[in-house]
Amino acid sequence: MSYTLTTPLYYANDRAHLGSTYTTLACDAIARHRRLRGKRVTFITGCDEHGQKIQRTAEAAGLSPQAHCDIVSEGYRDLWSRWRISHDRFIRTSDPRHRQLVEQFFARVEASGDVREGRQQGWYCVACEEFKDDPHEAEDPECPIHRRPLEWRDEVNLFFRLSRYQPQIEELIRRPGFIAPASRRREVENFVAGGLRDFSISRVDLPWGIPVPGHSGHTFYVWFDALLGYLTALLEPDEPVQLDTILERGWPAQLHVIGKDILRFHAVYWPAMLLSAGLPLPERVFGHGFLTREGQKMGKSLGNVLDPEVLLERCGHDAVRWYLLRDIPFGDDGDFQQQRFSDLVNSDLANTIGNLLNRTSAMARKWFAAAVPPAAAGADARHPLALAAGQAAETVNGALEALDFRAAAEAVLDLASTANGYLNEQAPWKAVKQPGQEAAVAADLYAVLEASRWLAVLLAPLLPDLSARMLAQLGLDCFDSSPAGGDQDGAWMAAQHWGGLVSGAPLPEPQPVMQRLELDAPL
RNA sequence: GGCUCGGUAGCUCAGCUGGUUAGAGCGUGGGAUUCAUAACCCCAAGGUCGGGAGUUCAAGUCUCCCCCGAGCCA
Repeated sequence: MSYTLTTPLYYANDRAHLGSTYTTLACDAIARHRRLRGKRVTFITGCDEHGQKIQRTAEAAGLSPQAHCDIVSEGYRDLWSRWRISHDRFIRTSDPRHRQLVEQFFARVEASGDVREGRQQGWYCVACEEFKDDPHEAEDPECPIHRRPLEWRDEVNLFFRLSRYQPQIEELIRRPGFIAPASRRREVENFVAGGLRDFSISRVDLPWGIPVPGHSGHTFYVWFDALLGYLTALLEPDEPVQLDTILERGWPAQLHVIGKDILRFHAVYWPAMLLSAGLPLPERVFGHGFLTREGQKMGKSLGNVLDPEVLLERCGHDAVRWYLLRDIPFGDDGDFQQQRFSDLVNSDLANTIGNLLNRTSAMARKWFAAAVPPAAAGADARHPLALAAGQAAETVNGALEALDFRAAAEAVLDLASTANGYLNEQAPWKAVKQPGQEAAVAADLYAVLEASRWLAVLLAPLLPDLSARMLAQLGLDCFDSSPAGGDQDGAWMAAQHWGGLVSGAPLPEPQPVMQRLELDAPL
């Protein structure tokens, strides 16, 4: 069973920001979860590198577009590697192999009769790479998004006959689950209901782009070639570029995760292009929301941009992943609040989860020769904590299948609270002082340690680092959800079995698995 | 201007087809405890459910109007 998912191919105009990091982290959690469940995953990310905007940015920096893109895409690569993103592929649309694929794809679209010439006149925003609807006679119109002057264009372009695909697209977006979250569907429906218009797929006099075969002077419109990056990415790096090969390499994708702003490209234009080329359609397009900071839009002009590098350095993988995945309903807009960030990380991760493991392991070591205590009734599958753990696992798995990170995180937290409560009720630190209670104390500690093991197991897709540290604290190996390792042997699923801890196994000296966050200055 | 989605405790949000004193977590205050990362556990305070009108025996939950925020389209 194979599972292909993609982040957007990030536009190589500028360095990565927190928004792309958020998207990528979310995809990483999904990819890891699917791998842990035994699926063969192809997790694709990369950079979209063509277009006039990049050409101009490069010029302004005194660089060739290629050199500029080399730097920016290397920045992304580096950032993802430091965030330990587990992508299988990193595609760059300036890769010569990509050009070959685009040419093949275009040939099919042209053979389908879906390419025509047309004159395109209007006001153009270079930042959006889009024609705007401002009237011809408008004077000095501005792009409402970028607040930059629009440029008048009058050119003969190639058009893709999107209008021919009206019925198919209507049917597609009606399909439950194709557009997610469901709340975004209506927006696309309205757009489609307004009637699909052919859209331009080439530009003239734009050297930084892929030349359109047979139409000299034309290069492909960035969006046309960018979307095709998902396909190029699937090919093995050393195999010949053959469009049909993708069908054996994981196409169609199960999931495109994108920002809500580019939903239309992915839910309307992209499927139509694929139909035209005779290729199957992706299963789902998920448009997530945007992040603000303390209620304000992040932007250079406001000077309130949260730099993912800084965040990583000062707070670490687990804290940031936890906050973003646990506190922001995936799909909705979210607000990054520093106070809440550290409150949640400290309360959930350090106090509730980390301290549970720490206190339990300290007791076990102290009273049971630095080892996992004799299990006895603690290993019984009907133990209250066993039931709670089973419940939590079911919720986590279901929630992650549904891309509901928040519900998954809450289920983990619930289990930790239950275990903490259990410990306080049983109060082994009192019982241990009474004669004849040793077996009961051992069973209780075993059960709580086992519950902690489950916490670590269930956290593996969400917070692989913390999961690994917890498992190490329990004297266990961590799970490999990386592209290389994968988890074909089902170790993760197998670990979801009550009684996995072996009595008598040595417990390492406890060290806090999660440091509290003390943020004295603003991030 | 048209349409869509939101506006529920300081913060993030639950509240299904209208029905007992509006819920959870975090934060705050108090208590208990000492195994533990000033952690865990228990308790409490805090809301005229954006505003107004209406329907109903009964509305956070339905209808209309208005205000605020986000977005799509024009």
